[in-house]
Amino acid sequence: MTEPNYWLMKSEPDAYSIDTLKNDGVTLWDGIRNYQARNFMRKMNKGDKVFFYHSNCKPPGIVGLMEVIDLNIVDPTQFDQDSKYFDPKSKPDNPRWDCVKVEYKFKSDKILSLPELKILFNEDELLVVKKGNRLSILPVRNDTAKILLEKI
DNA sequence: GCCAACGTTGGC
DNA sequence: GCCAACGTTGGC
Repeated sequence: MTEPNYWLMKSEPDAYSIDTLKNDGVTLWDGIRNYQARNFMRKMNKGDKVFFYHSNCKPPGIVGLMEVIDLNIVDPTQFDQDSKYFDPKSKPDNPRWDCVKVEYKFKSDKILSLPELKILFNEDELLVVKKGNRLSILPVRNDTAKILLEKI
């Protein structure tokens, strides 16, 4: 039995919130249009745990946990002309974007806000507290994750 | 709403 | 391959 890896994925609650995921149970994490973020998804394994982070809201912070249950899924929105994530440069025989499927685990009783995260961790311990970091998918160090799991 | 910090695009 | 211009993210 191998240890899971830990990640953090951001979503604006107006676009897709922890409550929406709680209701859906399972969702495709599609619409990722950044190569670094995509490459992190490609490193994921089934069973990995993902901290759900609400961004661009008051306050931003970690609001719950999910689990990776499926890998390497072609992102359907890249071929959907009506989607805001439509990518005319991506061809069906060579898709540019893929995604993972995640499952709802739990919602935190209260948000672990960015100001609190900045008190608990420095930017080496938790990348999301780094100023100017805009990546929507980030790895989380194992030792950091263990502490986080006790706090959410 | 402002703006710093990035990532991407495209001319050269 | 450089880099200016532009677009986006996201905290504040």
